[in-house]
Amino acid sequence: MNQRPRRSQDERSEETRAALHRATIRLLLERGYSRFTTSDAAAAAGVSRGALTHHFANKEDLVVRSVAQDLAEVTEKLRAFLAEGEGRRRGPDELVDHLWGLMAGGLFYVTMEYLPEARHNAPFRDRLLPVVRDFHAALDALWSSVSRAHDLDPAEARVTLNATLCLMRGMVAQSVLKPDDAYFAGLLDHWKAHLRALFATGATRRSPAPARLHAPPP
Amino acid sequence: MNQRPRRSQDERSEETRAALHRATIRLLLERGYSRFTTSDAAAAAGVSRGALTHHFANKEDLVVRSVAQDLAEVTEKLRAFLAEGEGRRRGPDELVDHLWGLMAGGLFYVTMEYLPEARHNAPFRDRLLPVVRDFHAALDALWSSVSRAHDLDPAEARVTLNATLCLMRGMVAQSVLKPDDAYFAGLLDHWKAHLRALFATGATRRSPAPARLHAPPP
DNA sequence: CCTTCAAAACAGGCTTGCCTGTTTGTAAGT
DNA sequence: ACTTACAAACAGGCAAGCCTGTTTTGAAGG
Repeated sequence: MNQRPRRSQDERSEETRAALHRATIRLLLERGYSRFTTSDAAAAAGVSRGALTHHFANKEDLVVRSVAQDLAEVTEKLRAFLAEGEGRRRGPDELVDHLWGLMAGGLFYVTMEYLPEARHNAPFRDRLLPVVRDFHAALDALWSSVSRAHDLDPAEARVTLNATLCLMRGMVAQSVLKPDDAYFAGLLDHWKAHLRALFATGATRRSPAPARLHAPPP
Repeated sequence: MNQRPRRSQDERSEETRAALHRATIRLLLERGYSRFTTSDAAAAAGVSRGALTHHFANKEDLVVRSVAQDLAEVTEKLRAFLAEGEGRRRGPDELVDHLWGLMAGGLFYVTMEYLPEARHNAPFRDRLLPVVRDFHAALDALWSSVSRAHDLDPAEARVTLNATLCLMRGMVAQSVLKPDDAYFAGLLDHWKAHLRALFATGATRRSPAPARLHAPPP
C-alpha cells in the first residue's frame, strides 16, 4: 500500500516527538490536564503508547517538553510580528490586539491547565521553572526592542508591557466564567487608551510619565 | 466522656455543612482540585464520608456550594473594608494593597483550581456561573460606592477597578512559576501610580481622564 | 412525663472503572 | 549483530459513587 520512505532513526524520533508535542498541547487545550491521559496523547498523535513511553520518561516529562516547544514557537511568532512592524511605527493598539489574540487564542488556556499541577507538584514545577524563565527573558528582550523602536524608557516600558500580559492573563481566566465579550472589549479599550498615552508622551529616560505626576499621600 | 449537648437537626446539619465547606476550600488551596478527594474533605472536616454524601449530591456539588460560601464571605470582608474607610478618604494605594492581600492570600489560587474543571465540565460550569455572576455583581456595587466616595465617573471607575482585579489575577497566576517578589512589587507600584493619577483628576462625568488625552493614530 | 416510631443524620465497606508505570515482545535502522 | 524504535499486554493503586447498616432527633399518643 503506502510505500514508506526510508527515514533515519533521528528523523523517525523527531517526527514522533513532534507529533506527541502537538497532540499534547492540543489535548491540554481541548480537554484539560486532569482529563489528559498518556493513552489519549499517543492516540491523538497517531502513535502507540509504547512509542510515547520510549521517548518520554513519564507524563510530566511529556508535558514539560511540549510546553517548552510551544512557548518557543510563540516567542518566534511574536518576534516575527514585532520585526515585521519595525519600520512602520505601529501604535500600541495593534500590539494589544496581537497579544490578546495570542493569549485568548489558547496560550493562556493551556497555561491555566498546568499551573495548578505546577503549584502542587514540586518536581514538575522545578522542571517548568527554567522553561518559563527563558520565556520571560525572551519577552523582556522583545519589550526592549519595542521601547527602542518607540523611544520609551526601557524600564518603564518593560513594566508596562508585562502589566499588559498580566491584565490579559486575568481577563482570560475570568472569561471562563464570565461570558461577556463587551466587558472584555471595554477593558481592552481602556488599556489601549492607557498605552497610547504612555507611548505618545515618549516617556523618555528620567522624564516623569503622566502616571507618575502625583506623589503618594503624606 | 464528652457530654455532647443536644443539638437540633438543623444545627447538626449546618455545622456539618460548614465544616465541609471550610475543609473543601482549605484543601483546594493546599492540595489543588486534582488531589482533592471527597475522603480527604470528610476527614479534614472531622466527619465521615457518609455524612458528606448525605449532605452533598456529589463532588461538584460540594465544591460549588463551598465556593459560593467562600465568595460570600470575601464579599462581606471587602464591603466591611470599604465601609470602614468611607469617611477618611483613603487613597487608592490602600485599596490596591487590600485587594492584593485578598487575591494573593488565597482567593485566586482557589479560583485557579476550579477554573480548568469549569472549562471542561459543562454541568459544573453551569452551576458555577450564577455564583460568580452574583459575586461580580456585588463587586460592581462596591465599585459604585468607591466611585461615589471619590467623585469618579462611575463607568470609568468600574472599568478601572475591574482591570485592577484582572491585573492581579494575572499576577497571581504568573507568581506560580515566577518567584520574583520585586517584579510583582514593581507592577503594583506602577498600577498604584496609575490609579493615583485617575483618582486625583477626579475624572468627573464626561471630563476626559488623562489616559484619554490622545486620540488613536490616523 | 414517658413511650414509640418515622425520618433525618451519620458511619463505613464495596466495587468498578480508569490511568500510570512497567515489562515483555517485535520490527526497523546502522 | 546489535541498538534503537515501536507495540501491546500486565499489574497495581486509587477515587467516586453506591449501598447497607446504625445513631440521633422530633413529634405524636397514651
